[in-house]
Amino acid sequence: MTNTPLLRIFDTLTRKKIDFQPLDPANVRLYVCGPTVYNLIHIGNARPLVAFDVVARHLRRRFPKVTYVRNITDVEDKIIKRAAESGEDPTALATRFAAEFHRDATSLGCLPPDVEPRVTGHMAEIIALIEDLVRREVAYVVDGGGAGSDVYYSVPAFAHYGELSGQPLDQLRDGERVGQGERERKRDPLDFALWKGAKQGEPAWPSPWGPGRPGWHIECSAMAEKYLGPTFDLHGGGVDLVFPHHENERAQSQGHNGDGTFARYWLHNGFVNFNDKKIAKSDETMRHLLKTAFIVRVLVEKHGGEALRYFLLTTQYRHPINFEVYDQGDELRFPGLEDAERQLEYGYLTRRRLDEQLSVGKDAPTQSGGPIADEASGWLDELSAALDDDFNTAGALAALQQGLSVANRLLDGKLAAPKDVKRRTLKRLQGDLAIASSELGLLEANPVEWLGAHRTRRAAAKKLDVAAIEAAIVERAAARAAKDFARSDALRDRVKAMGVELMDTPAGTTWRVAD
RNA sequence: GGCGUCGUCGCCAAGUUGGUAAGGCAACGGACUGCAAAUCCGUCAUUCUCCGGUUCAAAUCCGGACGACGCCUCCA
Repeated sequence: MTNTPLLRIFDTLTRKKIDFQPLDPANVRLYVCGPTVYNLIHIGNARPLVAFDVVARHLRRRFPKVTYVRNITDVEDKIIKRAAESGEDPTALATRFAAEFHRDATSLGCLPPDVEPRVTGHMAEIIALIEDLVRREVAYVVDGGGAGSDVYYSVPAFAHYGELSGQPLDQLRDGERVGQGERERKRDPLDFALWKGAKQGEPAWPSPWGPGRPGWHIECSAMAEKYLGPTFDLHGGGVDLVFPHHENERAQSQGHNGDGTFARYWLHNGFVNFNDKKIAKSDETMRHLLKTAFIVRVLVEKHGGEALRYFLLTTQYRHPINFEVYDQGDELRFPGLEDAERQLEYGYLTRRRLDEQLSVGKDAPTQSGGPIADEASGWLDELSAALDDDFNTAGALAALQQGLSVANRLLDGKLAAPKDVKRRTLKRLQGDLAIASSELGLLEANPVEWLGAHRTRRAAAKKLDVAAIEAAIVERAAARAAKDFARSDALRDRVKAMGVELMDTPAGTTWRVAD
C-alpha cells in the first residue's frame, strides 16, 4: 500500500481544500468540541455530532488507528444559570444532561469517541496551563472583585490572533462588546478570561488565584493537549465556534507550546437552518420550536434516529442544511425526515430481500474469487471516494443508492447473469453493503427488526388499530382462497382507508403504513 | 462597516486543478399483480441567477451586477 494522500479536506485556516497528511499515519488524532450540557440537545446540536461521527468512521476505515476525543463541557455560565433557575445543583444538572446527551447520540447512530473528557475532571491540567501562560506573560492576573482573582489572556501578546477567523484585529475591536465591570479589568478589549474568580453561590475550585472556575475556552486547550499532545491532526466543531472559541483555543495553546502547534486542520460544520434562516434564540417562534419540535428526542420519537441521521447526511457537512417545517393543521410535518424514512425503508427492504434470497438454497458455494456482475462493482469505491473528498456524504449516499438498486435488479432477474455469478454477486453485495453501512452509520440494524419497529412507530403515530388490520388480512385470505375477489378488494379498500397498504407475497400477506 | 459561504430540474442535492450536467423525492407512462403494494423499466435541466471576458472548449477560470445566508455577541 502506498502512502499517497487519500483524503482531501477543506481547512478553515487556509480556506482551501488540501491533501490530508497525518502527523502520524499510525495514529490519526481528532478533537471535536462536544456539548455544554445544560439542556436536551436540538437538531442543530445533532449536526456536528453526526458529521464528525462520519469523519471518525471514515478515518478509521482509511487509517489503522484513530484517536477521537470529544469533550463534555460541564462547567459553564449557562449551566450555572440554568441550575440557579431550577434550584438544582449545577454539577447534578450537568451530569443529568450528559446522560441524556449520550442517549441521543446513541439514537443518532453515533459511536462513542475514544476519550470523552469533562472539564470538572481536568482542573489540575487547566490550572497548570494557565499558570504557564501567566509565567510566559501572555496572561495576567487581575483582582476579580470577589473571593478570587481573574486571569485574562493578553491577545496583543499573540501575533497570530485573528488568523483562523480571518479577522484583522482592529476590526475585531470594533465589534467587541465588553461586559459590565470587565472594561476596567482588561488591558485590551479583546482579552478573554482564562479563569474567573468565584462569585457568591457559584461553583468554585481552588487555584493559585483563589477559588474560581475556568473560562470558556481553556478546557479544550488543556484536554486536547492531555489526550492528543501539543500538536494533533484535526479539530472540528460548528462554524459559530470559529470565533471566538477556536481562535482563543489556538491562541492559548500556541501561547503555551509555540507557533505551529495545536490543530493542523480545522473542520467546521455548517448550520441547520429552519426555513432558510438560522435557528436563532432571539426569534419568538424559533425559541418555541427549539424547546419543542426541534428537540432531538422529539424528532427521534416521531421519525426514528436513523432518519434524522440520514437527513443530516444528505448535505455535505460544511454547507448549511435547510430543515423544512410545515404546519399541517394539528401537526408539524418535516418533509426532510419523511423522505429520509422512505429511503431507509427502501434500503432495509432491499437488505431483507438479499438476506432471504441468500438464506435459501445451497447451490453454488460462493467462492469469493469468481467473477461478479459488472454492475455490482464500482459503487462502493465511489462511495469511499466521495468520503475521501472532504467527507462528501451526499455523494456517498448517491453511491449507496446505486448499490441498493443493483441488488434489487439482480433479485428481480433484470440483470442477465449465470446462476453462480448471480449468487456470488448477491453475496458480494451483501458484504459491500455492510461495509457501506458501517462507514455511514446507516442501515446497520437487523432489517426485519428495523422494518417491524418502523411500522410499529408509524402505526402508533396514526393510531391504527393493528388487530383490526390483521383480522382483515385473515378474512381476506379466506376470500381470496375462495376466489371471492369482490370481497377481497372490499377488505383491501377498508384498510386502505385507514392508511394501510396490503402486500401479497409468496409467504403471505403483510402490510405497511402508507406514505 | 470588516470577514466568509453560497445561488445547479417543481423540491432535496452532487459535480468547480475546464472537456461537454450524478443520485434521490415528486410527476407521468409501462412491466409485474386477480386487483394492489413493494420492486424493476422508461420519460423528466441543450442548461447550471444575470451580463461581459479568457479558451478549441466554462456550471467550473477572470471581471461586474443582482440575490440568499452566516460570523464579528451566548450559540452546534
